[in-house]
Amino acid sequence: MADPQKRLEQMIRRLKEKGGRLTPQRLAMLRIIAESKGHPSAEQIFEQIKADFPTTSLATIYKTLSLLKDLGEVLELNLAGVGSRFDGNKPYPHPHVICTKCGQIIDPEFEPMAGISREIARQTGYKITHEQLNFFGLCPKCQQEGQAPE
Amino acid sequence: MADPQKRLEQMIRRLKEKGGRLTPQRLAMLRIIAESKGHPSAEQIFEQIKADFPTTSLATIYKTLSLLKDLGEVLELNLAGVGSRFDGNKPYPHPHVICTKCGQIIDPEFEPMAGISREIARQTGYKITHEQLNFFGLCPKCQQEGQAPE
DNA sequence: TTGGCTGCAAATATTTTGCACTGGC
DNA sequence: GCCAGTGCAAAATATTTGCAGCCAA
Repeated sequence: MADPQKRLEQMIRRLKEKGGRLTPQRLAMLRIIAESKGHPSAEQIFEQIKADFPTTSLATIYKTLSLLKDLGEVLELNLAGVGSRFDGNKPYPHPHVICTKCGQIIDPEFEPMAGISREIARQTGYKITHEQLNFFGLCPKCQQEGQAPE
Repeated sequence: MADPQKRLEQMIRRLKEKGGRLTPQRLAMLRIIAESKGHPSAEQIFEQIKADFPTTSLATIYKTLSLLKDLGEVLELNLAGVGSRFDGNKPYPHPHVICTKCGQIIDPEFEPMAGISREIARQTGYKITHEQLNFFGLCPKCQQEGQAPE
């Protein structure tokens, strides 16, 4: 888990490096992303921003997310059905475990990814740039609810 | 690689088992899916169907794909950017290698998936139902083109 | 015969784009 | 002051839904 304050500073640094401007909206957005423990959607970030900047538009959220993606400061997860989610804590590919009932997403421990990618690259001749490893299922809570209905 | 003829028969059997009807459009669609070596999109299936049934609508394609998904006879791949692709040859989760330039998708050899899922389930407490393992990068052909521009 | 299937159009959902105005640097 | 960023609306995508007529079983 990255330190939110450090992540925020890192993102601001990268933004300025690239000649980007730090508007109040962006600062609020970077804070939200740096502090988010989960994997928020554009819509969720939008809702949070509106608390401070009620006139903010979703388009701005998308534009800034796209910029941060290009800077390598957020990771976009394309999940079936639920649209895109964004991870500002670990902006590099890593596995995810997704509950198909409640939508909860957690990061499991799993190291061997790099080695596997190398093996796949060797086998296929592809030059692998990034990978995606998702596990879908029921989280412990949703399993219980399934067994003991109301 | 499954035998297209056998896959077709299997799909028809499952369809009838569930009380579904085998319309000419569906038969054509099942053929295309059973014979497809690649991972066609709904749009691509649509284009092929139109050769035999020019009045077919995309909605029908989507409805039938959804049905086949429920029957477990096709696998839907949710790929970033390119929309959904469908695999009728191996309708169970397996890894994919995707070229981010030309869109080519291939199936690499990779066995340990089941074991990894079990380990993740143990570690997280989730009940894993299916997984997704995608590698993105440049296929050999696109790598060459990148090195020697026109 | 009849209810599932088809095809058309309209509705949804999500993300992107165009553009005039604004404000960070 | 310049130009990147913002916000609004419209456009572009991708997929789903409603429904009247049709046809496979």
